[in-house]
Amino acid sequence: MISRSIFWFRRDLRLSDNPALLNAIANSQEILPLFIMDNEIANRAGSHRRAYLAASLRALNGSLGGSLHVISGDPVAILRSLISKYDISQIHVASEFAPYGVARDKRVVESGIELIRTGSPYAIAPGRVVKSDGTPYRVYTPFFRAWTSHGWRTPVAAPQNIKAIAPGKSEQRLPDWDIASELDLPPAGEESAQKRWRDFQTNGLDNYDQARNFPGVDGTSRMGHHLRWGEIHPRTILDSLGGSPAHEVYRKEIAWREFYADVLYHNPHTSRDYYSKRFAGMRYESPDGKFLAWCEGKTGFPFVDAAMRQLVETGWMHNRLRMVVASFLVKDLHIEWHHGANFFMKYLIDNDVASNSHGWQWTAGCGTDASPYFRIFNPVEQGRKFDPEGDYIRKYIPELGHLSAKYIHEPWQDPAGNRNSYPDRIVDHTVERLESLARLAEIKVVTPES
DNA sequence: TTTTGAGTTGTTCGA
DNA sequence: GTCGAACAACTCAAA
Repeated sequence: MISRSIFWFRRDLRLSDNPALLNAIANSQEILPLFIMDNEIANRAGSHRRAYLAASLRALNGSLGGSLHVISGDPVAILRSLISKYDISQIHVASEFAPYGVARDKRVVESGIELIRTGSPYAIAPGRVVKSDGTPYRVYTPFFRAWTSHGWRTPVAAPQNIKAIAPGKSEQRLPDWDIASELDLPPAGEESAQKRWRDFQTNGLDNYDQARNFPGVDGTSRMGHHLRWGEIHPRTILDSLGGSPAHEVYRKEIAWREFYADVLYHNPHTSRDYYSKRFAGMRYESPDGKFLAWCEGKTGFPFVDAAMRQLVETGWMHNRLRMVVASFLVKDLHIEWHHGANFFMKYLIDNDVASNSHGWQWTAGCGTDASPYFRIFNPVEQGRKFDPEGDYIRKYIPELGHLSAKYIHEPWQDPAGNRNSYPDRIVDHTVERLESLARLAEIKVVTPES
């Protein structure tokens, strides 16, 4: 009798450096490659996210010779049905650590379906890097040191031959969501991920520490969406890094992803709630018209608006601008971080709940290892410093294209006064900065006099 | 055991 | 123009 295993793809849409897949192949004669489109993914994702996932699944299906089963619905019901239909003996997966995946897998296991877990989407699985007393780190730099000295497996090759079960007619409904080409998304899939990484190694990595700060320059790796869906494993990336300062800065970015996954694993409620609870008691504004202006890129601050338009148009935003627009929402508009985080999650093709929630909480000042309370980004100065000529602004705000570098960061200062349809500032940064500091002072921890 | 210094991404103010 | 100080509270690890 033939032994058959399901390999359930979740955040690991690749064949190479996939130990869980190798384990499945080693333990069975035939593999049923499966992706389950559950409601959580289908309902919460915006068009860019859905299109990117669809493209990635198509690529994976291609490298599996057309054998990827893509089925929409409840994971428990789908797995049960496949187990009985194909006489499946094992189900192999890579472990998941974010709240949704943990809860889903728990439900599957509690329904009586055994999951054989091998590996994770991280170089070191969340929960493994701990302090000498066994408790998790709350500060990045000590975590980074411990994480580095912990070490990780070297990458493994893709399987040579996969004997896969072909899907039945109803078992391959590749999502007919908006196609990626219409949205001008970056190419998806394992091959594209590896190509992008090679290109970045050749053209960007050695200058990464400098160039990554300038949104008008293609200085970042653009690996986030590939890592999000596991089209490449972080081990593969780490394995090709050297010891130069630029490489070290990049390694630290990978470590931030692992740190926040670890923090969220230990504190699952912080995907939505304040890590530092006293911030829940701060005075905030409700997300009204000013929130809408922020979403639409109509705050009147060109650097902020360019970034928000980049997000909505392309499904991606440059890292520096993520901090600038987050600081603006939280500290200039006094709106709670989770409104911004939800908006990011809808649009970002590299949406990662751990990095997103904790990135936002870092800026808001309420997270682990948070940004100091006084670190309030000035949207004009940030623009002058990191987009000195205004190239980035002009790219996404064409109605300001005629302004010179002198006025493009502060169009309201332009004596000619020609702003086309571009809006007035919705707030005065100097005023709102002080307001923010005042509100923070209200939740200051009172230390008893000694 | 206690103390000390450092800690991703900044800004303002006054000299 | 440049430059240093100041702007909490807390965690962690080295001294």
